Formats: sequence, C-alpha cells, structure tokens
Amino acid sequence: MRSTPRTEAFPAHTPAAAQIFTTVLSHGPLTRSDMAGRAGLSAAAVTKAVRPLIEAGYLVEEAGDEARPALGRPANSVRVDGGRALFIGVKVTGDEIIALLTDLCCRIRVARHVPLRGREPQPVLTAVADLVQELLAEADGFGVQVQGIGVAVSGDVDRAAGEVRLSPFLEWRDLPLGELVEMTTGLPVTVDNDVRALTVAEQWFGAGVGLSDFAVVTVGAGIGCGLVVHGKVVSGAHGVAGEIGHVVIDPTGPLCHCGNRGCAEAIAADPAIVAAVRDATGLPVADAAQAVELARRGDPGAREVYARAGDAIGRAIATVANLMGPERVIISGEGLAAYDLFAEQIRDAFAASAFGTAARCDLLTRPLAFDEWARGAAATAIQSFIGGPPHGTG
Amino acid sequence: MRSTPRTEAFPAHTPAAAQIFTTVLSHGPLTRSDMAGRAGLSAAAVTKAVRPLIEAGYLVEEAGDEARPALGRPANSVRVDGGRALFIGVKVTGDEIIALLTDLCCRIRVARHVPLRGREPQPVLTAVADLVQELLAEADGFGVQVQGIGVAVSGDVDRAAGEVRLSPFLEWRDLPLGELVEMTTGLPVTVDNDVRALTVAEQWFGAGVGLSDFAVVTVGAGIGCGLVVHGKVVSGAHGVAGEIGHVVIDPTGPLCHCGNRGCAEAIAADPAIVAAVRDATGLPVADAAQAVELARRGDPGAREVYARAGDAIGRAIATVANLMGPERVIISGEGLAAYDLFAEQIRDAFAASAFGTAARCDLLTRPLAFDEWARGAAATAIQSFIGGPPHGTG
DNA sequence: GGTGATTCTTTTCCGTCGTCAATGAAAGAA
DNA sequence: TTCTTTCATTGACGACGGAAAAGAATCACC
Repeated sequence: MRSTPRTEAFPAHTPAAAQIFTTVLSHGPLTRSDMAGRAGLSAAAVTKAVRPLIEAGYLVEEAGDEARPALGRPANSVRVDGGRALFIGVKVTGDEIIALLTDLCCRIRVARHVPLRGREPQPVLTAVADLVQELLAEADGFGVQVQGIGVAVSGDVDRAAGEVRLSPFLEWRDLPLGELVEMTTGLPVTVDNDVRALTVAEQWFGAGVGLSDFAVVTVGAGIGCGLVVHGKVVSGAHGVAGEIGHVVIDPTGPLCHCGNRGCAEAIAADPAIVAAVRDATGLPVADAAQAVELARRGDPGAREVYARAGDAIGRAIATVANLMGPERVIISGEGLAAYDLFAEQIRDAFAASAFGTAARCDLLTRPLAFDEWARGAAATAIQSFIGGPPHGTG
Repeated sequence: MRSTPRTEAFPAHTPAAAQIFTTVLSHGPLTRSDMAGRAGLSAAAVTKAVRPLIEAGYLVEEAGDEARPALGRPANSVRVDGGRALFIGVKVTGDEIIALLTDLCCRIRVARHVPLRGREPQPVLTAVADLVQELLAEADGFGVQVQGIGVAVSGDVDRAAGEVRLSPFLEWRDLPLGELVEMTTGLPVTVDNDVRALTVAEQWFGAGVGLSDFAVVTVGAGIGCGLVVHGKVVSGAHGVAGEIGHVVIDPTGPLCHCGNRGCAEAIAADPAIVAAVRDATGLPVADAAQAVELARRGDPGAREVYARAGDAIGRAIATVANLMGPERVIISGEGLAAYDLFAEQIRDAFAASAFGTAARCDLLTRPLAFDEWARGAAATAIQSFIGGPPHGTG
C-alpha cells in the first residue's frame, strides 16, 4: 500500500515571484531581462524572485546558445522544469471519465479513460478514485510527487467552494465534489467548469498566452464559451458565464431544450445536426460521424445542414466579439472534426455580423484532442498549485 | 481676462489611499473601521491613508450621530467634501453640446447646452471651448478650481490616447480631441466613449456601486451597452465593446444601417420605432415623442411596435446576461421615456431567454435625465483626477 | 463621581518587497 | 590587453502595510 501522498508548497512567497514564474511557464525559456520587461519589474526583483525557484528546482538555467546578438555578455535563459511536479486532470462526462497525468508544463505523460455506467455521485466517485490511484502509481514510476488534481465538470461549478452546484448532464446538484475527491486521494483538488478549465489551459499553455482578452468557443455535444477579460477568466456573478449556446440565432428555428427556438446549440451542436441531417435526408443517421461522412460524400441535404450550423456558429461568435471585443476567438471542440464542412460559413457569418473594429478579432481553430478537456482540468490544478495572482497581460 | 487655470495633484500617493478615497466617494460617509473592512486593509493603514486626504481637504470628518450602538467609543464618520474640487463634463452629440459643472461627488452645479450647426471639428471645438469658458467663469463664482474636463463622444474612442478614432455620428476620424481641448482650456482632459462614460458614472456614483460585474444598457437614438467585468470597464482589445445594438434579434427583421437584418438597434432604437409606427399606422409620425403619444393613446399598431421593441431589448439584455453573467443590468437612455409601453415585454423576453442562473441577474431601470451623458463625462474626469487603481469590488 | 467594559482610532515598531545605483561577469572588438 | 557592451547580482534604501499596544471616547455599574 502506498503511503499518503505528501504535497509541498510552491515557493513563490511574493506576488512578483508567482508572476515571474507564470511568465516563464507561458512564454518558454526567457532571459532574466526579458522577464523584467514582460512582468514590469526591475532586473533586481527578477534575480531575487528567480533564485528560490531555481533552488527549489522549479526553474532551471538553460544553455541558451541560440542567436546571440554577438555583443555584450550573453544572456542566460531560464525555463520551467516540467518534470519537477506532476498533476492529474480529470474530466467527467455523462458517459466516461478521462484522466491524465501531466507535468508542470501541462504536457501529457499518461492518459486513461473508462466508460461510465451510472451517474450517481457514488459510482462516479469510485471510478474517479480508481483512475487517480492508477495514475498515482504511474507517477511513482517517474519518482515525482503529484501535487494536485483538477476535476472538470460541465454545468454550474463553484470553483472557490469546490462544489458542483448543478450539472444537468450528470444530474448532480450541490455536490461538494472537491471535498469528496480530496478525502479519497489526500491531494489538493480544484473543481471547475469544463469550458472554463479549457480556457485556463489556453490562457496558460495555448493560443491565449499573452492575451488579456480572448474567448474560447467549443463546438460539440453542446456549444460553450469561455471568456477571458482583463486577463482573468470570467465566472459571472452567479457562477455562469459564456452561455453562447443559448444565444438565439433564429427565432423561427428548431426548439431547444432550454425552451426557446433557434438557440445556437439547437442548430449547430452535434445532436441538432444529427437530427437535422436525418430530417433532411430521411436516412437513419445515428451520430455525428455518420452525418459528417454523409456530407463529405456530397449529400446536398447534409451539406446544407452543416452550412446552416456554420452560419449559426459564426453569428454566435460575432455576438461575443461585438459584446466583449476580444483580441482572438479560439474555436475548438469535438465538432471541429467537421470543420471543413462549415469553415467558410463560420468566417462569412462572422465577417458579416461583426460590427466595426470587432471584426479585427482573430479567429483561430484548434483541433481538440479527446483528452484536451482533461488537460484543462490539469491546468486548473497547476494554477491552484502556483497560486498567486491571475495571469497578467504579459 | 482669467489667468490660466492651475490644477493640483490629488494627494493619494499610494494605491491604498486611492482605494480608500473611492470607497468613501461611492459609499458615502464611512467610519474608518468600515473602510478597513471594505478595502481589506488594516485599521492602521486606513488612518495613515486618510490623514493626508483630510489635511488636503478632500475628506472631512463628519459628526455622525446617527444610531450609535450605544456601547464603546463612538465612530467618526468621514465623507468626501464634494465642494473641494470641480469638474466639467461635456457630451458632444450630432446636434448639440451639453456641458456640466459638477463637484467632486459628481453632483451637478451648473448645466449648459447649445445647439450645434456644423460637425466639422473646428466649429465643434470652438463651441466646446466657449461653453467651457462659461463654466469656468461660474466655477470662479464658487471660488473653487476646476480640476479636469471629461468629454464623451459616441463611437470608437481611445481613452488612453485621448483620440476619437471613428465617430460615425460626427463623421470624425483619428481626431486628437483630448490634446485639442487641453490646448484651448489648459486643463487635463479625459476623452471617452459616451456609453463607457455613463458606465463609469454608474460604477462610481450610481446603481453599479459595489458591483464587480454589471452592465448598462442604453436605449434611445441607438442601443448601447457598457460592461463592467472584474471591477473594470471593458474596452475591448480593439477599443470597441458592448455593441449590443448589433446583436441580431430576428434575421428576417428590418434592415439595419450596419448591413444586417434585425439588429436590436434596427428594431428598438428611436428611428426604427418611428419608422415602424409610421408603417403600421400610415400616420406621418415625425419623432419618438409622437410615436409614444400615439401608443399611449391606445393605437394598436403603435403599441405592437413598442411590444416588439421591448421584446428585442429584453432578448438583447438576456444575451449579455448569458455571456457575462452580470449581477445587475441597468437600463437607461432617452428611450426609457416609453418604458411603460414595453416594460412588460422586456422583462418577459429577458426571463424567457436568460439561461439558468443568468436569470437571477437583476434588471433595474434608471430614467436618464438629459444631462446624464455629460455627467458620465464628468465622472471620467473625476476618475482620471483621482487616478489610482480602478474601482474595486468593495 | 469613580471604575470598568467596550469599541474605535492612533501610534509605534517592524518585516517585506521592490527600486536604485553601483559592482561584477562574460563575451566580442580594437 | 583593454575597452565596450550587455546581462546579472548585490547591498543600501525607502515605501508600504500589518501587528500589537496604547490612547480615546462613550456607557454601565457601583
């Protein structure tokens, strides 16, 4: 039997140190004067912040011999030692659990997933605990301690309290998930909404690095949106934000489960597309993969459905851009498998609906690996571990 | 001839002092321990921050003899001395200029407005300069120095640079308005977008006090929206945000000047309403006042137009609520004169379209006096004068 | 009218953090 | 070798805010 995992504290005792560290984490190897510039600190402050982090092994000096400016003392780059700590990210969906072991740089070391039968908290918790134990065993193999667990769940999640307030997919309500997982694992647990977790991953390790205002739009079983404004992920006063799926695109459109007609989700989410393709073609299309295939083979009905979906997504994104003026929108999600089928419509609809300079916003697609959601969860765990102030603009 | 105005620096040398001051400014008279609690500082820090502000006359001790808890040393309340400094707020619209003299608490002392003939920068600047001179003369009468001028303009404004990048109403482009007004007045000038200015006024002096996430929606000649997220007004990466007017409500609706169909502005802004009422009734309705009157007298066509407008506004607000989860939405603007005609539809449409806990968001109407826009401009001037970090959550 | 209890406020001391300016270090250039 | 350039470190310093203790103002009680 394994002894209870021990976690250690991250040695960033000052806000500046945490800021320096996240800067290096996001922007790869940096020289000390680079850090000073990006973080808006003096060189002296950087030296003082970096030393304990190097001593603790979280940062390492790098023999940065690339493209020196040939004059003056060469700069010493510093980078994060990803192998210094491990984290576990868990994504719980309605029918499976995905769990990852990642390093401090959020690089995936091991991935596991198990199908899920029941949705009661009890069996789900047991399955999560089992997966976590497996990954902890793997971590032992690396000889590195796991410092935290992130759990991502769709729905209304209170990260600070570690509680799932309402998850329609899982039919959970007011579940102190963080506490429960903490009890079975003995590790610090961060619970967050899945889209927000993905947004954190993009902000720290992805296409949102260095941006203070951007959005992540996910297309798949549902349509979601994570927002970063003023350098921080938006949670909303009541814990819910980014509900782009229920932006009404066409008041005469199909009925949505929320009760309205023509929500983006009722037009462009996978179930809606499958249903619409079935309607249009009369064929017994069972899932999104079949719908995509049909469209790729040129079925006009199916193609039309995808065109409409792309239009809806583009207009939903334009709505976000008009309201918040992000610098970039990152489009992601399982639904991107069909991107070739609606890319044009998304861009056209966005261009037509974005108003004024909002149209300057940069649209970026990012194919979503199946384990990306769990990676988001790991990112929240890393965030909690490092603590300190939220990611700045640098 | 008056001597060149001299402005003084605000004596809040530490961020904590500025925070304390804005807390008192927004939350009225406060005892020192109240401030400490709200600002998250120690009592000692409050004492140290308050003293220089009292010495400089910006704060004054108040004989707060109301409802003492009967035990212990009575608390001394402190409040802002509004009369300590004056500010000028100017709102430039397509056909008139409104200028206000306000005190430090943004209370209006004197209001002036003049019609505007040309829209060229030159005559507008002259008119602004004349109005400002008049108000400076009034300020002399109070024996108090004017410490800054705020100018609010619709369109794309870069506050930091003091430039109007694009104002469709005024047909201005890349105009260094701040610099120009500063030259003619010798006072520090803050230039900002009109809706954002109004939002600042609500955040510091209105219904947004103490909220870290809220929205201001204005209904009138256009439909606008100011957003506060994480305690700061959202400006967007490209200077534009809150373009709620071009959220598409009904893709089959009337053509909007932006080129799309069924934008909120194309349904619910004054010109759209007037046009629709004309269409519906066949009467030569000239302006919003006549349309309102017609509807109030029970004309079914006009009533229907207002009902549709209310529905559009409610859905636009729900879109904002779904995306950013504000704690409150403040509805304002000249269009509120017709509030009785569409209040019900706004609330119904909002309730129907707001998803999940976003519906908990609190809808508040705030009748807009004609000079409220200029007051927003004054608020931005006050904000610039005080400097320091943006308004916190407290 | 003391004396004590209670609460608000101020004072004093102290630790922390980050900047400034000077110094040291590592290269290439002259 | 010596100078120049750039990066990095050091130590002195000052600003800021917190902890704790003292002071102040009131009421309750004897």
